[in-house]
Amino acid sequence: MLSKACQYGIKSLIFISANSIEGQRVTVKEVADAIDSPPAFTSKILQQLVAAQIINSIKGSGGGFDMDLSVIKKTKILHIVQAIEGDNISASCFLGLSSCSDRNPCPVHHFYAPIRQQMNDTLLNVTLYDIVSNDIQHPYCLRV
Amino acid sequence: MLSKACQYGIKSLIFISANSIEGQRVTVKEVADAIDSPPAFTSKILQQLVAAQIINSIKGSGGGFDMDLSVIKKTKILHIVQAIEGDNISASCFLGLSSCSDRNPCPVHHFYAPIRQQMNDTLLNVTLYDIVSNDIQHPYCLRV
DNA sequence: TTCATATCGGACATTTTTATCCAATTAACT
DNA sequence: AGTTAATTGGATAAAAATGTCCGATATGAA
Repeated sequence: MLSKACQYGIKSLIFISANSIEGQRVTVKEVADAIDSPPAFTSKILQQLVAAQIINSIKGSGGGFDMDLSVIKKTKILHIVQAIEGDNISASCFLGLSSCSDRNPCPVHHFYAPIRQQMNDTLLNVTLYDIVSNDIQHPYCLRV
Repeated sequence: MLSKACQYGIKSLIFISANSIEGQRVTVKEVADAIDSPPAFTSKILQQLVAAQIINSIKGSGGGFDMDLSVIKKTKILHIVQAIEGDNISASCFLGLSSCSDRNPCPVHHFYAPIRQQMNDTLLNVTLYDIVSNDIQHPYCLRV
């Protein structure tokens, strides 16, 4: 499963992107309230997303975070996971073996293959824009 | 992803079941050597599997662990995960929301649905016997 | 009976993940 | 200039996961 940090990150981006589409900039506090996460911890995660050039940060009074529409449209779930966890989860072996591959399969390799395939396809194809535009009714997509 | 404890548990069971089919009982040390895991930690995990009645333990000299063939044939991957992690990972929401469901979906719910479906199917259907009999060449299945 | 070899169980140690706090910096506004 | 509101970054704390140690217990065999 995803780490909490990663879940917070994805939730944050859904919230930020939905607001950015409406032309609204949001603060860490607003994000944390919206996604029900610890503010200081969330702040650290947003910093990682800034470093990964996924979101823009504006310091000082009236500042906060927002996203460019072009980035909302091209950022895949996989990019988010990589920005936060450093590596991608989807490609890895079910049993955690680094040597596992089609050529050198672990005992569950081919049972797990279809799942990994689905996972890779999804994480690599679904964008933030897909998520937000598909689900404008959901709380995370509410504007501030 | 699975916890290390869970990965060790599954690996252990593959090794123990493969040996049990050959009529061989194995010790913690042999298990830990075979799956490359810390012996004392592995011991704790085996205790959980004993408590869950998946493996048999025989104390004292000449003792060790083994499995009944009937259990090898009916134990699914899901049972192992539940025995070690307490709860199942496969049914849970991608974003970790406990309230998420088909009726009350999170923003990524329906993107993730096919993956969860595949995961559930696999964990609920694949048995230890399937794994071991499918992959008798793999190191984990080597006899002691 | 004694010895050797196992698991079992509890306490403890280490590492990683998650979470908090606070001072420094930045920028808008009056 | 001063105040206020925001991010940034560093230090620290707490919790969870992973890993270790050792004495107690059980059992087969000399």
